[in-house]
Amino acid sequence: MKISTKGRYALRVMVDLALNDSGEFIPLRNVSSRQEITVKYLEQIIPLLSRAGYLKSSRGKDGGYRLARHPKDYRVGDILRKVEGDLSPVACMEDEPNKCPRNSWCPTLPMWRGLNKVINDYLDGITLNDLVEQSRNLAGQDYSI
Amino acid sequence: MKISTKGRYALRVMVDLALNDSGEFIPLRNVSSRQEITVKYLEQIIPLLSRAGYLKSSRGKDGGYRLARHPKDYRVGDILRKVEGDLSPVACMEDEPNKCPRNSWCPTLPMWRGLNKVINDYLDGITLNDLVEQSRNLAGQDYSI
DNA sequence: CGTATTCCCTATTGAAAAAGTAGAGTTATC
DNA sequence: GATAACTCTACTTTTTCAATAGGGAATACG
Repeated sequence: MKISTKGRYALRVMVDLALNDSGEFIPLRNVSSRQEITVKYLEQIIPLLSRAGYLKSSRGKDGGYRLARHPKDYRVGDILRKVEGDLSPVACMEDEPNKCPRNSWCPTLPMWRGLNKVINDYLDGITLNDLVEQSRNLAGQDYSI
Repeated sequence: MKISTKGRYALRVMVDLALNDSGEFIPLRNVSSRQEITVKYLEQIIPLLSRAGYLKSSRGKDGGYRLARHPKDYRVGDILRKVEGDLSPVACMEDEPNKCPRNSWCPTLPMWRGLNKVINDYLDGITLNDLVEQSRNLAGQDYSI
């Protein structure tokens, strides 16, 4: 019952790119050192977001990544689904329509559907911008000590 | 991001024991054939619920398991936590207090806390009896076709 | 040009967790 | 004492996760 490092790292990267957005491309090397995640592992995660159109990328010198939209136009749920696959909490709900032979009379299925909904609704109700502001507020608290 | 078979099976077993409750002990063999889960695997899952006081057990002939309380006095969340361990959606929230070196300034931690809460609140808001009634309603629907 | 820098793609490895099996032991009943 | 059941622990197999590795392709710049 866990979101993997891919999902967690993807969000951290998106926040990092938002906080450090100057309009220029930001090389993975920089994200890597700030977030303490190897470039090699990031190279496996970030293209998933890039292919989805969530990031703009540029190769070669002065290349790197930047956000394709304003942070408020990303839902956390969307980002996670791109790197994690679906967010359903049970294997028996991955397929639509449901393939479980018990599905028509399973006493627990409606409950799983409900859980799936509260999870997805919650994550779709938070934007990348919410996380960025959270981050700015935390930084502010440190300064004001 | 998945509840394992242990959690899913545990709930099915609890519903099974509720539906077939006659006051007698029900041997695993019977649960096994109805639920199509091997006795050997059930022998690994059910004792977790038995030790927690959720089930009464008896050995020997005419032995087996039965519910220790009324179905409305079990919360789905409690049953799942007994067999799954904690239900937190990210590894960085398993320990209380939080052990992550970034926890004081992590921009995503509050969001994970919120997700943890909606998941646990949802599952603690459903009782075993809700699942049992669900099951009876589904059976009723079949009859009324 | 050509070289350095950067993203891009796929394969492989190692570790951990999940899923299930096996077998010996204990208790209760008849 | 034989049988039916739970109990406990160890083991095996499969799958997933996490990370590493290495070569390839594009871009800027001198």
